[in-house]
Amino acid sequence: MAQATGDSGWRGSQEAWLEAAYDALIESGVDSVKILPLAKRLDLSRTSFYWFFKDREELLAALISRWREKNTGNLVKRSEAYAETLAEAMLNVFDCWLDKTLFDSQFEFAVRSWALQSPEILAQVQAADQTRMEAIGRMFMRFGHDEAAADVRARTTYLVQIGYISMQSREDIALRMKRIPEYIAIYTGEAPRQRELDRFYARHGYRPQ
Amino acid sequence: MAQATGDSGWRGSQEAWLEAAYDALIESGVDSVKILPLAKRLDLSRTSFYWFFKDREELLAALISRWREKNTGNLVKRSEAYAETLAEAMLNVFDCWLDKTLFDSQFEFAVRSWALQSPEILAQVQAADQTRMEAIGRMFMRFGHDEAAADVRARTTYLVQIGYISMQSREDIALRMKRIPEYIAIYTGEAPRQRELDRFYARHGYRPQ
DNA sequence: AGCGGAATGTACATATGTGTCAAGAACGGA
DNA sequence: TCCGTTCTTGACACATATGTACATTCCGCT
Repeated sequence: MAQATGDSGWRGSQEAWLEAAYDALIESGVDSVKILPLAKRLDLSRTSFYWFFKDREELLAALISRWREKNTGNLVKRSEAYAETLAEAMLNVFDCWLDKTLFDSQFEFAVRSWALQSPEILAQVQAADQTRMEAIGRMFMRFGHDEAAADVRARTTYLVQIGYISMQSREDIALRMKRIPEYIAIYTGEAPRQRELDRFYARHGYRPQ
Repeated sequence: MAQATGDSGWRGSQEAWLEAAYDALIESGVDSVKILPLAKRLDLSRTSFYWFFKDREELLAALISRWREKNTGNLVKRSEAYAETLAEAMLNVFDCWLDKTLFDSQFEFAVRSWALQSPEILAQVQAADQTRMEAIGRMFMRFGHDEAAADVRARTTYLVQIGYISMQSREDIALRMKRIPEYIAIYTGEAPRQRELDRFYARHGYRPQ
């Protein structure tokens, strides 16, 4: 009756397989999420997999549902967080781009690549894009932009990030932080105040010099 | 002595295999670029492939070199084209986003996805990103922006487009055209003049109402 | 200690992919 | 027409993947 908890005892578990699948996915894409290699990594027999999952499809479904639950939810929440000014609101959204617990970029990229070979995944990605951009658009409208302007500004904000993810670059936090004020100015049309930036830097443990 | 020209005669050719590989790549990603399926599509024997290419690797190399030659070259050229104002220069770059002969978005996305599972491809994609962003950055500097501002504005311009590609959306030209003036305003900080827009619309056979 | 369900492993059947080789067909010029 | 070059193919050898059936081991509990 050990259930699916992290108890000791058996070597395998649904989570272990799922975790291995996640690792393979973000490292080399869906096509590398194969049972035989995962089994080797887990040092388990390949067929043991079938005790936890009906088949490979079920594993992939678990993977995609993990993605759906994580990335979209947090982004929508950050775009709705309290802010005095638009620049501050924008900085709230930027939390996602710097905090792996809020938004998993590698996961995001892997899922988008997956969409190329699966119409079902593509549909899910497109639904996520719409939900996210609409949430950011509402943020711009709260601060006085009309619908058309809010739409394009939301797209800009969101698409720059998706584009950034798609570059798969591994820049350090200091370099990325230096660009933040300029980005805020471009996206919102207004420069962030120093105390807004300071609050943002503090949240991310960054000390500018 | 027919060489590799488009002569009649034999059914297969290096181009035919490459074209089929290209189709497979943009439709479903690198992992679907497999000799057996391509052979079926071409209605040729699988092994006939090996007359034109040493192995699958050589085919993939041909594919990537095709991408390199097309997408980066045109983008750099458009960013260097003559313009009176920054807004006009920006519209020159936008030509790429609307004209398939200048920039192949599907190809671009497929190659970026491919980069997830191949360090060599990743290196090539990152080199292309840098070349392209630097070219756009120089454009901003020609119109008076300092290096830091030019860098972030170039990133914004370029990354929005890469992000857009990564959404794999199939919006019609009219909808995309409607957003253009707003994008120009955000990226450059200045609104495009009517006659600049008109020239741009005319280039792309678009008639606003 | 030993029972029973949870987890693992072995053997088998099958599918899909790569690449080599040598036999042969198709084409074009002398 | 016949001859060499260009292209095409089927047979073979091999690798890697999926999924099923059944036997076996492991663990916790009584």
